[in-house]
Amino acid sequence: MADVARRAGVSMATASRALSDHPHVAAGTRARVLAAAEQLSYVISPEASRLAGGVTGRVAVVVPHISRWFFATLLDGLEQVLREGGLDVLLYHVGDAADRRDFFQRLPARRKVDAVVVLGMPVHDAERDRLELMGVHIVAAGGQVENYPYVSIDDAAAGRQAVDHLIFLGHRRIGMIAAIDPAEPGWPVLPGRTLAYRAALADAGLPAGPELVVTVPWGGLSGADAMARLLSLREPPTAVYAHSDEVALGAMRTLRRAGLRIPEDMSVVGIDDHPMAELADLTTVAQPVLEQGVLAGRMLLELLAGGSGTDGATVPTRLVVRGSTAPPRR
Amino acid sequence: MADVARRAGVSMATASRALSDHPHVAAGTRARVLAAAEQLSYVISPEASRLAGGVTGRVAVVVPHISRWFFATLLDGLEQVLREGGLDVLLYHVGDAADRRDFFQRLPARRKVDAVVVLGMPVHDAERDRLELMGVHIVAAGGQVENYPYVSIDDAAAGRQAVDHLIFLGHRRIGMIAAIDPAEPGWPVLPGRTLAYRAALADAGLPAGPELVVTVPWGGLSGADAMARLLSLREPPTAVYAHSDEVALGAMRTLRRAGLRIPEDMSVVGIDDHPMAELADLTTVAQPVLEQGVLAGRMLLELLAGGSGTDGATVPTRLVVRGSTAPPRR
DNA sequence: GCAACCGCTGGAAGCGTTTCCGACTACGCA
DNA sequence: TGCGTAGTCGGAAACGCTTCCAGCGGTTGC
Repeated sequence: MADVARRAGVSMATASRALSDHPHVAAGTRARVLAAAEQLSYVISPEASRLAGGVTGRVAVVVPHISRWFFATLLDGLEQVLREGGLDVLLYHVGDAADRRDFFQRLPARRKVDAVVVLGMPVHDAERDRLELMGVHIVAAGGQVENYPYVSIDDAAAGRQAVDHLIFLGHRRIGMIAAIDPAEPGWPVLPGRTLAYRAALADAGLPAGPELVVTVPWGGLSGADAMARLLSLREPPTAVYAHSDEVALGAMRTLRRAGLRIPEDMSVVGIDDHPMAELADLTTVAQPVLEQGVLAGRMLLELLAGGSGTDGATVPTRLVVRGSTAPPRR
Repeated sequence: MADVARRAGVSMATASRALSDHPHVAAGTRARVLAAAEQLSYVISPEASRLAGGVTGRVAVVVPHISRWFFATLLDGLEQVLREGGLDVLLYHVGDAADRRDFFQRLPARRKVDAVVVLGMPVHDAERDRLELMGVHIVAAGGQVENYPYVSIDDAAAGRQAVDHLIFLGHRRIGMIAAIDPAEPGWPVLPGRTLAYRAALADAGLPAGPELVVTVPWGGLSGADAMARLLSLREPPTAVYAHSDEVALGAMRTLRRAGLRIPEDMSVVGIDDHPMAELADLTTVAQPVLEQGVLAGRMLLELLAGGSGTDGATVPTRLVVRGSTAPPRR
């Protein structure tokens, strides 16, 4: 910066002010400084800048299972907005519970970021307290979290759309493949999607035998296994509601291999509207994933700008009817 | 840190050395310093540390199309290794040509990182010159880039495995669906995969009519369109080689909708071994994606540790035969 | 027995900014 | 004409750490 100041014929103090857009700098002076910086292709040192009391300009994004479409797409939207807002994205992939503990243990103390965005997972109270204690903002996207700014879908409503669709088609015996996160054993994942199932059946006066619900770790192959289990029932369902499209796609493989036709012999509905759902003609409940990332980014920007921010936003889902659902044969 | 030093009864110099694991510190002294730090729950300020030390402890990762499985998985592997190596990942998503130009023009990562990893895309010469301006290490993964340490597959070999498989099964009329990056119009994407096709056909003395090759922007729906075009030929192929699994899956949808059976009426083979390939019973050429990210990470770590690093690594691919390929009917 | 040496430690000079505080200029007003 | 004031600008002190260099006592080599 000394070079820039010298070249512009001003002191370092003035150069600093000009570069960081402070008031009390004459327009002409500012222009000269910026020109000099440009010519020298000067870039400020974030370390020094932060050390001297500024902010880091960095945001930590915590994401589990980054290679999955849902999380990667969320990240896509978020990164876009934050980049436009002049913030850098520091990526933290917490694959399992240990990673997670590790992250919340050290990151806040390290003072590396101004804010944390948690993607697609709930945040425990203790973790939230820890973050707030360190004075960093926190925003969540893609997973229902309370007590602080978040953006997500209404899982119960989404599940309801899926199951109600099956009921409307005339199905009376509907199975559910519930997915749980293998990295968070015992953690109630997407309880809304499960509750929706029970509520919809109850409202329609349909039986909900426990044998109709299969719970498996998240994933396509798990979905395949789960479907096999449902097929092994004495009286299999005529339709299946899967917690996610990946799981549903797995279920479809089992059906295909068993020689059953979709939707004639079995209807299948998922949630998410994964790109593959379109290719597989899977009926699903679409949620705007990219948009959730974008919204979370905007929320954070507002928060960092001093705004109070909204409490949270729930984005709407919608049923997308494709070829995997139809009335039951009988 | 001054507090810690005082409490431990040493100077700041010694405290610094003890905390950063330097040699030339007596074991007892180190223990005392660490204990003091522990009691005061002291954490080092990364900014100050870096300002004084000269390194940032951060790595920029440049990735296009992050929501696609391939890139996200590459990132997954890379992040894992870098995090273990104590480095933070600064994510730069260059979605389209504009982003890309912007990135290389402004070099937003300048002064912020010790190294740059470019994932899954070739770097033009001009861009490379810009990168070198940053004066940091550069590593590429998942896309062949020369002049740099890189890790990728041999696209020509992979393509060869796919096409040779079809030829071996007895197919004489083989179509190709070539994918190009919509964000990089006119850029020769994956030329190896195209060359492999021509070479394999030539070696087997098979015709390679230009009508058998359809080039579309990357994506499942594009694959579906491409397949439709192949089916509209007076004499359609009996097998199709797609540049990627997503494209192949799209092609399969068209076949399914047309009432054609796979593999009886048409064999389909892809490249990548996308998780969905397994669910769709798609024969493909698998490439170790996560591993490429991991390897690139290790390479970088070695480079940063002062090692000379290897020039590059090519990881092997292997044919995975599933249910989408079989000998032609006639 | 003396010098060279070694392992450990402390003092202090940066690292590149931001920002407080004081100074200087040019003006408006009495 | 003299003085207060607003608008600018420069000097210099942090910010919290790393590391060079020198000093210290004690050990080794000849």
